Amino acid sequence: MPPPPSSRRAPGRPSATSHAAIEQASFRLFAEHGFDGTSLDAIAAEVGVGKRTLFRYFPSKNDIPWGQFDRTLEAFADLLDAVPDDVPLWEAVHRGVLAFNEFPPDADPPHAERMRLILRTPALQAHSVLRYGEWREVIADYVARRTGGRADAGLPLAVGHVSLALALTAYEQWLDDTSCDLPGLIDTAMRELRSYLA
Amino acid sequence: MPPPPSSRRAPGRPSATSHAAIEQASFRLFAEHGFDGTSLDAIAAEVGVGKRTLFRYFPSKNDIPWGQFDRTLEAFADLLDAVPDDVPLWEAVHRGVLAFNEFPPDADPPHAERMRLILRTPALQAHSVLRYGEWREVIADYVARRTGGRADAGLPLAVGHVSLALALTAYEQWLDDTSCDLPGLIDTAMRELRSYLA
DNA sequence: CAAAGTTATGGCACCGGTTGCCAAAAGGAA
DNA sequence: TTCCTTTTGGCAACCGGTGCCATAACTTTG
Repeated sequence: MPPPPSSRRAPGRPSATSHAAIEQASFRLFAEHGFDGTSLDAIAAEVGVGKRTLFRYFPSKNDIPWGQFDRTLEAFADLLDAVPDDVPLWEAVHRGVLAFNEFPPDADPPHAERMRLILRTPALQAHSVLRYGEWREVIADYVARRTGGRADAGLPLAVGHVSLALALTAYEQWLDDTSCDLPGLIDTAMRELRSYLA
Repeated sequence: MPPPPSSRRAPGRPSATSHAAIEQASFRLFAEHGFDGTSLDAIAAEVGVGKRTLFRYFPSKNDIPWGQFDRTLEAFADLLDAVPDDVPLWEAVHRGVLAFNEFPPDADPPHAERMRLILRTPALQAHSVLRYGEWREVIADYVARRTGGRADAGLPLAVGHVSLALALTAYEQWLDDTSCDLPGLIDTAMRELRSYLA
């Protein structure tokens, strides 16, 4: 019986490491010395690889804590598409955002640690906007599709921004007490916003 | 008649430049070579000063386009305080944000050029979140004062985030056509949000 | 088994932003 | 003139990031 095609090794020199290995080694060092206190040389040494090689796995040091965010975004788009079309627009978006933030409690590195790092390290806070921009785009595309307009029109842009605003509000509170229910906090923020504007 | 005390020269070596001079020289170079294409050495040369000295006026290259943002924030707080207390909270914040974005059309460097640089240069987009954070804090403090709660409670955080969201939405549209009325765009975004959530 | 082809590694030099350190410049005051 | 105060600016060093290229480590082919 021949081995399945996926088990045939690719030609060429085999990889010396992986995204996951770099991520885990990095989080170990970040926990010990902080993000700024951890140099790329230190990470490279911990992984047992040349510094030059790190840049073939992550485009920058700032991207390491984000892991494989592009794949996460695809899942988000699917969650939005799964909401029935007869749900009012604002509620559909809201449901999608809630679902996106229900994650398995066994992520590695743990979700709370990762988000604390990202949201409380100035250099990473700054870098995040680029990622947030992609996230907002997913929402803007969805809103544009539902309203039949363009994704760069006022409403899609605004909904993307406001949805992000609510999520960030909830995350800030959640980091103060990670035993809270994150989707619950988002839901509360949405309720508060609606009564604030009423 | 003695000269007013403010005109007496301070002791010590006089300054070789100023925030304004650095800002203007920088914008000249940014316009010509772009932000990333302008090195600090080039700016220092244009100003006629040592590179080391630039860091005594601005904490980083990214801060140059922002100018004196701390003073701007004080003005923003005053604008919010000037709104009568009997105006509903959401409308008070909204009026404050609108007033903040009515600026004289003769700013130097021009407001549109500055904002285009900040909002369309990735490195500056990223850096901006730190400034936005201070801006949101002004709003959160105001909301907390009006509601008699803490600034890190849900509503103040959410209002800060959402106000920023609307402003950024408007700026994105304004940059596409700077002949538009910026406060008008913010107002429209607010109206759209209210009908979206209704 | 040897040669050829493929792919990843990692060392090196280099750039640009940033910081600490310190000597020197440039003014006022005694 | 001397002292005090403040700013300047040069220098070395660190760190993140990039281009270049030789080489290691495999697979495939002959």
